[in-house]
Amino acid sequence: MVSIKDVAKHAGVAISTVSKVLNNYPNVTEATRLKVNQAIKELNYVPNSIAAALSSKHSGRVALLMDPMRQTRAADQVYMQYMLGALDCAKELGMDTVTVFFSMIEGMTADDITRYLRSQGVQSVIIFGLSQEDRVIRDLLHEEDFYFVAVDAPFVTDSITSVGIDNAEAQYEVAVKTVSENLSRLEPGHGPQSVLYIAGKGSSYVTAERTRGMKKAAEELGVSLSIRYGDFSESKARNIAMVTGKDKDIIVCASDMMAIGAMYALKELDVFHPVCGFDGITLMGYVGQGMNTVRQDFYDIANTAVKEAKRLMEGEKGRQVVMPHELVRMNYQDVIL
Amino acid sequence: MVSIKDVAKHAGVAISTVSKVLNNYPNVTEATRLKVNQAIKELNYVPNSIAAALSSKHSGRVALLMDPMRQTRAADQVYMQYMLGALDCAKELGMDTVTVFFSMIEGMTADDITRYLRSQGVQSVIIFGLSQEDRVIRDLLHEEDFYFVAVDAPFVTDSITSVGIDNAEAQYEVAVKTVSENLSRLEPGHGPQSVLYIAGKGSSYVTAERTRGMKKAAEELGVSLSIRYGDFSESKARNIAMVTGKDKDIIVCASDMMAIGAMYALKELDVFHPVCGFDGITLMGYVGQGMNTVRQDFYDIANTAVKEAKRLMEGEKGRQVVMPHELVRMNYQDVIL
DNA sequence: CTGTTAGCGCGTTCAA
DNA sequence: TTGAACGCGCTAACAG
Repeated sequence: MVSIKDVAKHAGVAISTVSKVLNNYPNVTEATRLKVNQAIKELNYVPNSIAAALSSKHSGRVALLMDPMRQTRAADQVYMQYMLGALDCAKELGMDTVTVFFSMIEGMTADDITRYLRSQGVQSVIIFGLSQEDRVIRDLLHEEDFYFVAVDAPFVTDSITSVGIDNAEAQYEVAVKTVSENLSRLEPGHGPQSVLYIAGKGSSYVTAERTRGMKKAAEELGVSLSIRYGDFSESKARNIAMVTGKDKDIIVCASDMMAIGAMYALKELDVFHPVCGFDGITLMGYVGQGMNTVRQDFYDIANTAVKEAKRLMEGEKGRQVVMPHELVRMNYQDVIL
Repeated sequence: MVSIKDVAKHAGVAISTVSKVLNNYPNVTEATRLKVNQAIKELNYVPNSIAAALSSKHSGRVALLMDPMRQTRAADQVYMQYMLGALDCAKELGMDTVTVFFSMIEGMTADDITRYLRSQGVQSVIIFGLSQEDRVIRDLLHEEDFYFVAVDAPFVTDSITSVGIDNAEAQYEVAVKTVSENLSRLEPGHGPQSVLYIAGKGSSYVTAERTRGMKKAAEELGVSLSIRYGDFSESKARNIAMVTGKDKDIIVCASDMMAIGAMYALKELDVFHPVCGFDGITLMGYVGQGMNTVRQDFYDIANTAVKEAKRLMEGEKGRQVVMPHELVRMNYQDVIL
């Protein structure tokens, strides 16, 4: 294995000089920089990130913390996009990553997790989809030793950056759109429309935000609104729609999976009402024939999260980053193209 | 950060003694072992795996190499299961992992990849879903410096272990089952049944195996068989079924996604024929109303792959591991329960 | 059986 | 601007 020593020898300089070139230190002559880079190329040298991490203390290592089991299985797509986005970006930026699923840290205290991450040389942590319940993770956020990027969670401090879409605005938009589209379907004299909103998990930040958006939409549109909590569960949403969906004009759901559950319920009840979702997963296209949904670009969000982690490690302070979203109509054609 | 030095001091022994206890060396008195473990517990010491990896050369680091983009997006579920299985098991066994997606090594030569993995301290590599096309990966397999576990690929040498189900047998079974179930639906005098087999990618190992199983089934059942290659693509399978599926009695597909494509084609043609798939992804349950499929436990396969990697690193020779499969019928009820 | 010592490959002072 | 020397936390000979 070719090491920094070989490069130094080959270039006729000292090891430390090579290191300086590698890490873009300012105090290196252009001439020697060229010499070193030349040697690096000729020897096909790739720095050993293990050694670098051990030696420097700002390893640039970032942990990706996620719980792909929590929601229904169709969340796979979301987390896969998260991972792709994060790993691609990290590779690009020369950062090492450690993937950590919740199942791996089950039963650990925040301190345990801190020690574990530390043992892996982790310097910053990206948390995907934290919910209020995660006491342990919330404790972890107070850990002074790490930088954090919280995806879809509202925390911002000097060492915590928050990344996500504007959930309230997005929910507002998709609700308004779906209701508007439905107006023409109503006979005159039908009276005000009624909307069933199947919200997510009561305790989660995104649920609060989306519910806020939904309420605003209902108010502006002058429609009556009933709210139920489906906990992001397909089957719970299905049951809710089964019981209270029949006499509603429209069902708005805080996740695609719940929209799918609601849709199947309506099918079983043998009635048709528009249903809209939130997320933009392809599964929507398979089961619904043209459902509105909010599309989040999870790949891009993860990308940004990694960049924000880097930014923190470079000494910048935490901030809030709002990612764009879009409204789409999913159907089978779109999915297989 | 509490290091091995602190533990040694606290226990009143030498650093190397602690190391020996940590790595289960034989030559340690039970008394000192206890002392050391006591100190470890009291200090909440967690070994720094970075330092261990740098120092020891058999880091136990395993790279997970996968291409979650290759197939259609519904492959997310498969790869997510792979990852969960692999990471859980690795954590359990105290092995570090590096997740590598193909997108990250795009354009690299086998040597480039070798250097990259080396720079990450990787000692063994698990390759998920290698196809004949991947010249680069196939070259990589000849690399002497790594141990390999190939999932769903037939390679076995002293340093390569192969893990996967018996594809021929599984395809045989699901074909026989589906054809048998369909027998009763035929009017007498219909003549021999005809089966359309939508195979995978011509160049892949699993495709060859599954096709072999299908041929055997057709022969034994006395049905006529047409074979087309859908390249594991939903839309290609859809087109194939569109053109040649109408007058067939049954369509057997080498993947669930192709089965879904075929099913949508039949729907569009407004005919019904049984379709069966292969993989056991939940999406099958959403779109088909009771489709047969072969179920592979991807979580378990990845679990085994990691254990096999460890086994190789412990000096054992490569071997072939055949995992069990099962036949299931997927429908919506099963999915949401 | 235990302790001393020399690296692993690199980042980082501090002199020169 | 460059280079020698030390140390990161740990493993692995070797010596005692």
